[in-house]
Amino acid sequence: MKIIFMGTPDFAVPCLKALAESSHEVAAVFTQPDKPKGRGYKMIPTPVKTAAAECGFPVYQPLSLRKGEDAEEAMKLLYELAPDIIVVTAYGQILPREVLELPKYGCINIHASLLPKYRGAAPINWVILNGESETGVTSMQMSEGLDTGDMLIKRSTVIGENETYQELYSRLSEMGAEVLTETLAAIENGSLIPEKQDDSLSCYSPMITKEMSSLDFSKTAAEVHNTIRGVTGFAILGGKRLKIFASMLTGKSSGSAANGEITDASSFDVKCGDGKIIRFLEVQPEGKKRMRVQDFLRGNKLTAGTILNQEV
RNA sequence: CGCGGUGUGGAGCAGCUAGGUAGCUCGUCGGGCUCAUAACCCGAAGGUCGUUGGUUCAAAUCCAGCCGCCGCAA
Repeated sequence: MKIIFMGTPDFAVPCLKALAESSHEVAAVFTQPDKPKGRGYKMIPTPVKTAAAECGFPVYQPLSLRKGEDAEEAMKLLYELAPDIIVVTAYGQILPREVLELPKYGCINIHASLLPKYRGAAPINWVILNGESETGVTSMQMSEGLDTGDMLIKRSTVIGENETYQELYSRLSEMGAEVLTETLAAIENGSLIPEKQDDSLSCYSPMITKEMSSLDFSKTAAEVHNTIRGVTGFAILGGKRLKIFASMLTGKSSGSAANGEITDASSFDVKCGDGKIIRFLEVQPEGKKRMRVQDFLRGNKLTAGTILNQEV
């Protein structure tokens, strides 16, 4: 089939690579425009753009598909290319009805959740924040609503107790590529049975904000743990930010310690709101690299009784 | 020119403000102890102090440039 691919972040790259290795023809790749990012506002190409360039696919980066000159040009191009299908994975733009209806097989989307749950922008973060034990990838026939299209193929996976969103993100992006391959094959041989989503079971996963990763030790240890896993937590120690990348629940508790108090300086255990103690496993001080707590403790002596998030 | 931190044996850090012997907690290697151990004891190897230049009798330390890594912000 003649395919146009639309995607932007790392998550979409395995899908694009799967297409590159398939027998399908990738006629064009759409991705979001480069934006000044990083220190010094350097222009950083999107991961999909980089991958597409490696594969030799033509790349287009319209500001919008809905309005403006870019949208008009993009529409013209889409008509000229006349794709059989458009594959969308984390593109970051809403496609107008005209685009959805343009290809013979319409547009399909790879979404990183078990629909109808966790529609929206940040499903991977939210399943972990909510402490779900299972998630997956769903392919769907796109419709005008946000992730409301009929489901095509669904695959689930178990979330590890200490699994972080980066780990899950990487697993699901690979799984997404497999689901995409299967979906395309099924479309070609007409074996798909689209399944409507039950809206009453749906829920949304809104975008993640920075404040969400600030750790609140008045919450339960499980909630703190889920925050660390889901959005990477940070706490204030000695007036500086300390990112927390990984943690585990110890199952122990402490009656006397304050919320956020370090109860064991030799392993960086911290007491939470329900009295339970969480253990940090991987941290990153400001200006330093990410490191295991064992390494951090060798050069940074902690004192039991220190309370996190307290301004000194 | 967005703000800021940082670069010291394999890891994490101290030393720099007041230039003058390379230090700490570990790891590694060898040996010892032990029924045994990630425990304990003894010993050893391992560093052009990111790089280039400057100041100086003398620079990890002071000055300037360059490179690398990272936090914030977008």
